[in-house]
Amino acid sequence: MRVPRANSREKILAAAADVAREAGPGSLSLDAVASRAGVSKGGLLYNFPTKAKLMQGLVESYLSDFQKALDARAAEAGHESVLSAYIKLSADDCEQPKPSASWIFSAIAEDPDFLTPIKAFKHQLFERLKGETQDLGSLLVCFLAIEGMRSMNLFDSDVLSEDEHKLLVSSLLKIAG
Amino acid sequence: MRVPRANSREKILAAAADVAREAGPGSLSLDAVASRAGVSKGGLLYNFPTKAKLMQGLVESYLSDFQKALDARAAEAGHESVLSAYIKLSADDCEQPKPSASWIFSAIAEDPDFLTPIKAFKHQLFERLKGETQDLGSLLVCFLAIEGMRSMNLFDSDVLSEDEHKLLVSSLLKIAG
DNA sequence: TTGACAAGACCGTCCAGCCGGTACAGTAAG
DNA sequence: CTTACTGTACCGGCTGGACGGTCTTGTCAA
Repeated sequence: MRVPRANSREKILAAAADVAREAGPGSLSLDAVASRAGVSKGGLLYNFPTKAKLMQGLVESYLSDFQKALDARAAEAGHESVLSAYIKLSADDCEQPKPSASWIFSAIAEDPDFLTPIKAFKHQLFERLKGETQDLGSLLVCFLAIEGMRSMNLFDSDVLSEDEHKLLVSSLLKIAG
Repeated sequence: MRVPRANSREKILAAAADVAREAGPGSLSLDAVASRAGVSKGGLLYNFPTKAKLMQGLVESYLSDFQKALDARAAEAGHESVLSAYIKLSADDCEQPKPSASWIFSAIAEDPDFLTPIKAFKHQLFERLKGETQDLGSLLVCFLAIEGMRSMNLFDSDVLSEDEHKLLVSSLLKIAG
């Protein structure tokens, strides 16, 4: 029975992220992803001929989503700078108690080189931020603090209370100017 | 052939960290660790009856080393606060280009619960820092920025130049007061 | 001699990737 | 319209290899 067909690719990507988040990054097997996506293993391998390709797909869609979200925020009224847009976006991202990107650990285990595009992306973002700021010290502090926020969220080790989180964000926005 | 004596436990722990760093966290197998440590698989399993125990040993020795290093720094002259000791210690740790703790990724893949002691440790450290500061906002920014520094080092994605790194540290120390 | 410690062959499990099918859509000749 | 052919999307059993953990057999120090 052939269901008309939704875009299997995106369903698979979402399923992979779900599995990594819920069953742990070590349990991200092709079988688990396929069954979660409502697709057979053969179907999965049809879309992503190899596990590495699946990981790559995860990285790419993550990065492009992030780029889009950041641009959207930056275009909104009320942002004096890309930096403050970045701060607010990250603050919102980290409010979800669930890591949402723990598949990254699976990718690293598969091959650390999957980080390369992410590194490049961060570098580019940092350069962009440097271009619009006059106080490099403040930028560094903000940029790294955001990195810390994201890292804590990723490792699911939120030490901060909700109030502390808010205070942190407002402090960062003040530093960002 | 039995080599006279040497604390196999520590050799094994070091070997595991080396393997994870050099071959990638996904390649941390018992066989690899044993051969790297110059020990047979049986010998490895004698010291750590299970892979999980090995990971646990890694976490524990990491944490106790860190605790010792922090206490030593805090006891040194020239530190007004534990926070500044923590900043300087982390800055030094992150100057090594090599992650040194990528075994953490293997541990997470094995079982995310291995993070629990680390979370607890961080929470405790944070409470300790809160006890000696009067400006919570500044503490939050510093604490998270250090977290970001460590995270970048761990992911081997150092976006910062050496000068920027130094500027960051001095900015943090200034904020810490 | 005895027991702490180590060696490495071996076993069961798990998983990525492969392969031989199946269902269906489009096209086009008869 | 129908039959035959082609390409696309998907299915699921299989297998070979890797890995964690066990077991038997040493080996040295006391």
